[in-house]
Amino acid sequence: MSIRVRFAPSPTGYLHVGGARTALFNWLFARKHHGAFILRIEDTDEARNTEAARNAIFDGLRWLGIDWDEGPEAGGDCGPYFQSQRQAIYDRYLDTLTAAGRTYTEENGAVRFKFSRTPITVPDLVCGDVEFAATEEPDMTLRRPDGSYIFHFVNVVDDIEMGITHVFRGEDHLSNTWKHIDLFEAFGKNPPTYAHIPLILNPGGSKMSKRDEGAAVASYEQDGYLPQAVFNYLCLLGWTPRAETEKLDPNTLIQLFDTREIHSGNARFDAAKLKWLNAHYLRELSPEAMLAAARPFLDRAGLIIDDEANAAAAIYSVREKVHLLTEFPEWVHYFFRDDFPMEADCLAKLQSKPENAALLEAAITAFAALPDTFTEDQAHEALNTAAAAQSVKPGALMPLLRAAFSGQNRGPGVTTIAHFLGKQKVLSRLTAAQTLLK
RNA sequence: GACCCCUUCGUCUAGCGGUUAGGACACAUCCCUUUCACGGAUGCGACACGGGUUCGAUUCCCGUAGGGGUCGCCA
Repeated sequence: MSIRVRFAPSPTGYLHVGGARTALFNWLFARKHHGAFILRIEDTDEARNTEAARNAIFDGLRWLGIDWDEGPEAGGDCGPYFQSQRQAIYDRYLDTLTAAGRTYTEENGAVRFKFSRTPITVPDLVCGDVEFAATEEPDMTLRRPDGSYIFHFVNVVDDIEMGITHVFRGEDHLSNTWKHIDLFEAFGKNPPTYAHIPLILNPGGSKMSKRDEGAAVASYEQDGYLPQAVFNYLCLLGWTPRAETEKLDPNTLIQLFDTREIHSGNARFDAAKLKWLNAHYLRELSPEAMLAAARPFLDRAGLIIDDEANAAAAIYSVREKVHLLTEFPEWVHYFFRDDFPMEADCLAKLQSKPENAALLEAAITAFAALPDTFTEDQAHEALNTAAAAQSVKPGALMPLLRAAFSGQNRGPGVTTIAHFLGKQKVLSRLTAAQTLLK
């Protein structure tokens, strides 16, 4: 029998990071075993079923690179894949349950399921056999008075109808799974194989809620994370791939995925580690890809790009200093604008010694002698020339040039900056720096 | 309250009876670099507690404590 798994989110308006990780594990399992990954929208709650809420799910999954074989937009033989459109199927299933004498109707019209009230064991790939004593809970509601159905019922019916073989879901469902098994048995069906995966906790140690930073998948894009980093990091929460490194691409993750290695304890979300991973993924982008990724953030900072190639190269030059895409503007703004701020400690450096005036003057002379377009090597020669003229080491000149060029005391090498700036701006900025001297 | 899951450095974790308890992130120091980073090296730092079982427990069992979750006509 071929593997069939599903991710069955409810449209709540955003894709929760825990949901994304659940989708991820289902997806990895399906891909590993060449099975089918199905997306099913559990939108039985009419009020929440908005297009925006559905799109949040689709967008989030797509951003992460999780594709589905069956489901909305993908089609498939078991549709429709919106529970709101499957009423007739549920009615039919309810009839069989009623025919078997397993339901009863309340005065107000609600239909309840008669629990078998026997001990039920949940065999779980992660938690082992989890035993539940015969329940003393009230019988569970299957259908509301208005005819709409309850999660437990539709979830089980659809898993039967869609031929689901394995269910990876959050551990928060474990305590209810005996109800599902009770239903499967009432239908005369074998339940799927369950794997309840640990929850993702916030740094405080409780379940990630909407308010927690990083709870919404969409927020990662906003905050400057790369999807491949988030994808990778999410895999590390609740699972330890057997590999030399923790930085692993999707294909490798698929090969490595092994349910026996899934943890049973919850894990806290650690933004610092995600950031670290993100920095590594960022660095391996091509200059063009890096510019494309950074672009929205540069735009937002009001930086105008007129020379694509130069901009890409400039951004690439600070790749090892940036952890998040949001950090690019502060590292490269002076490449794109002349009215950049002069940081205080930078200004102090400029004004620190009386001989700085002569050093700047020598630099202007040396750079003025350069051709209109010059290489980084030529910039270096100009630097050496200026230093020699003043009988100082080139290193003594660097902080001054850096301050004049960028207004900050960090960044790429000064000759790199000079090269990207070009002769005109180099000279104008050195001249401007002279006016700041006292 | 009942039931379920869990418990190794601050965080994520390796460990599946005998280890100097390993790694990653974070942090600190040093090296590299006349910037900031990157990189390299070193350091800091953990088996929740109490009983068993055993020649020997981080590892197996029980209890306690702690954390998380579930008990809806939400999903």
